[in-house]
Amino acid sequence: MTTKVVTRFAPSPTGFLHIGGARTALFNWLYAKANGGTFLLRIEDTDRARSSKEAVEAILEGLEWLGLDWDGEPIYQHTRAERHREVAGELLDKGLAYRCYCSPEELAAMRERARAEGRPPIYDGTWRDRGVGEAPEGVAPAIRLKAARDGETIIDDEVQGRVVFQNNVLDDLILLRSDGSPTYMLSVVVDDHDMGITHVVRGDDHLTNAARQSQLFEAMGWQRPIFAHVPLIHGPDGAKLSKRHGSLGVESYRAMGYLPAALRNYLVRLGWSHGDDEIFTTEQIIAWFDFAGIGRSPARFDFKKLENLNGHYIRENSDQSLIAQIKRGLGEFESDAGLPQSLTDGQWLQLEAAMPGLKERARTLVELMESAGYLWAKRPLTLDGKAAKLLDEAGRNVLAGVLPRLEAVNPWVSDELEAAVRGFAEDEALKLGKVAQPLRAALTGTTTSPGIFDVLEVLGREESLARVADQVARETA
RNA sequence: GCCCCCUUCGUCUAGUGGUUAGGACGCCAGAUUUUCAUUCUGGAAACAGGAGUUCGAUUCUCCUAGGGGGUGCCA
Repeated sequence: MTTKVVTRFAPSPTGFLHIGGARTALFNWLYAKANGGTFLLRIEDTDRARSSKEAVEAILEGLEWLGLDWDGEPIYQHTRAERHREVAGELLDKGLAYRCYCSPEELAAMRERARAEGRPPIYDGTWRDRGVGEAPEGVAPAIRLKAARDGETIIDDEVQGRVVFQNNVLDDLILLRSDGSPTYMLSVVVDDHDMGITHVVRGDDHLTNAARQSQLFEAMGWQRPIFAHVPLIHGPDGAKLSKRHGSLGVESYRAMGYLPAALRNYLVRLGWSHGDDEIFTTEQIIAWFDFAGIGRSPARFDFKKLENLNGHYIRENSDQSLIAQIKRGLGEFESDAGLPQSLTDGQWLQLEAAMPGLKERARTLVELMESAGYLWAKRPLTLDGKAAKLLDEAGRNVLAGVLPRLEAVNPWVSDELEAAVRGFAEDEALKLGKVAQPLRAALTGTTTSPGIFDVLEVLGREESLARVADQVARETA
């Protein structure tokens, strides 16, 4: 009985797509892909007050950017409220649910009492077996599931293993609020069933819910999906990931210059492993992903490792692909250096020409753009401290000496430029570095950059000579 | 309080009764080098603690400690 795999990602649109959600989505996507199944997207917006259109858009955009494409149209849970009420009604008719007239105050007192007596703080079933006749005047009831009080509910979880809950610690959960609106607990179960979800992959903060939902599935006589509760991602301090550390929206990672492929690789490796493998192509992840490889302990988010991985992916990417990704993100990149918001066609071409030297040195797209700053720096260049120090009188003398040699270079290409500069260094009995560093300072205003001959070539004859001349002229000024 | 889950280098992890406990990031040292990176070589670095079971436990069981999650008419 091999049924087709159907997974879903079901975020509630109360904020951006945070990194934990992204990983959950990734796992669902991977499992579906790995099994030739379907990956659905359901927006859990039953809490209308806390849901927003902006959040929905942020989530959709985040998934798209990460390359996690879903099948069909997203399903908005609030549009299915009628169906949810219908199921609650059915349960009521079958005697598997009942009306509860307790006030919030009574409920709070009930929990308080249980806690004080060391009992599980759950609803005590006050209205479980009372007739409608006893209902107080003018109080709208909530509808509760009549859950089993004895025995146990067992979840055979794909990652957590066999987890047993005693039914007496589980509530008679609320299906319909007193205003008639369906609760999350009812909605997920009905939707997962109606959508034909075969595998529910989500954070392990839902593990207890799985037991409750399991009872609901049972009450309706529906087959339960297979559960896989993956551990949450924690911050560097071991506590739950919050905005303080890494729990930013995925758009923040884009703004920091991370590549979707790198983030995917990092995220899948966080809590999941395939032997000693660290770097995977998307095809490999899909082929190798399984629940067995997911660990049961929470993992901490490590920016250092993400950066390293991202650097790897930047080096692996083609110049064209990097240009395309920079074009997409340029306006959103966050940098203290103040990156340009846009580039001219000519600058894009220069950037592409400089890309081989640039991508070797960057761990993020932002770093890459920061180090490309010399390309569009305006003459006369402002020198940073180290560069200024390098261009003391001695340094400027070297520049004055090498300038005529550069002027004589033709064609203006890296190899020819290197020959000219090396020739000058030899003639003057200088180590190459003694010439290259002042040149670098004059051409880029800094002491670090891609190979100096590449810099010269990319900058072009006119601009290069002018920048060097600027510094030489400073001597006499 | 009650329920559930977790615990191998700083971090992510491999390991499934017998290993010099492996890899990756980070860190340190060295090599290459026109700077910075890249690349390469080497190094330091871990089985939370205590009882069992066993000829033998990182691997199995129990307890303790620590961490996490849940405990809503939120999702």
